[in-house]
Amino acid sequence: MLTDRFLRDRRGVSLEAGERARLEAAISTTSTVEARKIIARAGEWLDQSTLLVEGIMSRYLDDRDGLRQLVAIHLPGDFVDLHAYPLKHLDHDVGTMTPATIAIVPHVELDAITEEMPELTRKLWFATLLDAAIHRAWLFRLGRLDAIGRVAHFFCETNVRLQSAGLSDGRQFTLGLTQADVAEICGLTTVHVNRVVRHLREEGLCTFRNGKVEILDAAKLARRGQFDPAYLYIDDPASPPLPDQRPRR
Amino acid sequence: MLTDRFLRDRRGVSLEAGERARLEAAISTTSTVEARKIIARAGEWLDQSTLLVEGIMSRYLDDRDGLRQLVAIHLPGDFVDLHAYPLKHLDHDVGTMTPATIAIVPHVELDAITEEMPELTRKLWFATLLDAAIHRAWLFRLGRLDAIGRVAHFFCETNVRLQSAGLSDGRQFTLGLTQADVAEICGLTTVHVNRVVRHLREEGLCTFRNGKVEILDAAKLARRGQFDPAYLYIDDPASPPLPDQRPRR
DNA sequence: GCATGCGATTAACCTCGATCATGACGATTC
DNA sequence: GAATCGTCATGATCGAGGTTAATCGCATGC
Repeated sequence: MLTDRFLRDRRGVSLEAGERARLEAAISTTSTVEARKIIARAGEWLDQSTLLVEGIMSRYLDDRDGLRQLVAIHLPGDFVDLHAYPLKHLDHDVGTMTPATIAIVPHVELDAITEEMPELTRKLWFATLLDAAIHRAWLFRLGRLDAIGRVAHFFCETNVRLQSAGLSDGRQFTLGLTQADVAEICGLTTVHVNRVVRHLREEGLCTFRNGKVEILDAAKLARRGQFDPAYLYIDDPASPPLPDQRPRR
Repeated sequence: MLTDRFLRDRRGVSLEAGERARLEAAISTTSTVEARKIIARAGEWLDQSTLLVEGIMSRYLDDRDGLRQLVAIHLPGDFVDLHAYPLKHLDHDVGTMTPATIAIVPHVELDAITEEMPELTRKLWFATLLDAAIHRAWLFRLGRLDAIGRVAHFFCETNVRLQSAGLSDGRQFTLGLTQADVAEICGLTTVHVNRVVRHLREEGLCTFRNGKVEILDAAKLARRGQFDPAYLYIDDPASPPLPDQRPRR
């Protein structure tokens, strides 16, 4: 199904069969989009949202000089601009990085879901908050890590996310991004990303060639990027147990 | 009312009287908290959320060395950790910056609201997505602006937000933050924040003394920080004295 | 009176990453 | 075949901002 990867293995909010069917029924059309195409522009009124089925998409802000800051990259299974449902206008552009397959969900369908299925509504809400949690990790990355740490953190994050989508074996994955894309994600120049990639390769942490990442030493890479996957809310029995179940104060 | 400032003057989602009353009724307790106190820790299970009535709060991530990256600051009227309702565990700490008055909303009350009032639910959802939009502006700030631009952008944003809460006249406001706090927000050192503040003062853009910001030239300040308030989704674009109101893209 | 402590300020030094430039390589298009 | 373009690679130079440390102003407390 088109929604198979949506909220897969997320802590406590994976969809019931009926919920998944309802969401699947909410899809109006499916289409393929070529690479580097804009799907929605900042400020535009939206009455539908986009579920990414295949390919890589991104959300970004442009500065005055046309330089671009990516604020999110999206992998198959992501509900790319579900937040447009409550917001109606976006504060950023949305576009494809690679050729992509997308499924369209009209907001009238989401109206119906929010009227009839509060539990599913909460799960959709959760999905948008997961994106916000990733925003926060990106803030940490830009605010507190140096160039090498930023790229290391990004590769770790993407590896875990792709793995939970069944698109990485944990050791290598194809991303289809260029060094310039990584620069726009990590707030660096392409020239410096190139040097960072070389450094990571020479230190035996990972390689990045032709849009393909190979992780050579996952532990070291995670340490270098101060990466802790808790913010991804993935349902992994191996992940560290959550502390302290009592209410605050 | 305690909820008076919540979603005030936000585009298309301000609360109806009945909705506000329902939210007000959902508050279980109110309390005051001293400055620099932690309200919720990362990873902790939460069954209630916090509405900020008075004072300044923040959300932040710590790095390995104890350095801190703020990911949000919250002003009166903000539903600080409403996202804990769907998420249940937070990926960051929540604390007060100044002495604060908070109202507690148990999640069981939010369960009832989501069952009975889909429209209000959508507005609560909107509120959490507004925080995400601010996260994105912060990503832009850290990724694409230099030190001076970051501080300028932060002051502009805070001015507009405080103004919509009725706590700034658009020219000056009291924030209660130190230069070290601004450093943790902008991904800089306190030493460099000090240099930036001096620069902004000498250029006649704004001053920052004893936690009080005075805006001397709003237009220049906004330009320097590439600040465009669209992402705050405020209802009346005319009221904040915002320069450089170029139509969005 | 003095001690203590926090925040703001400033100076000296140094490093990380930006900037500018150039070239190699492969994939197109003509 | 030549020409063009996108991506990757690498060197040289420079400046923004980090690091360290000392000083000052102003509270508060004894």
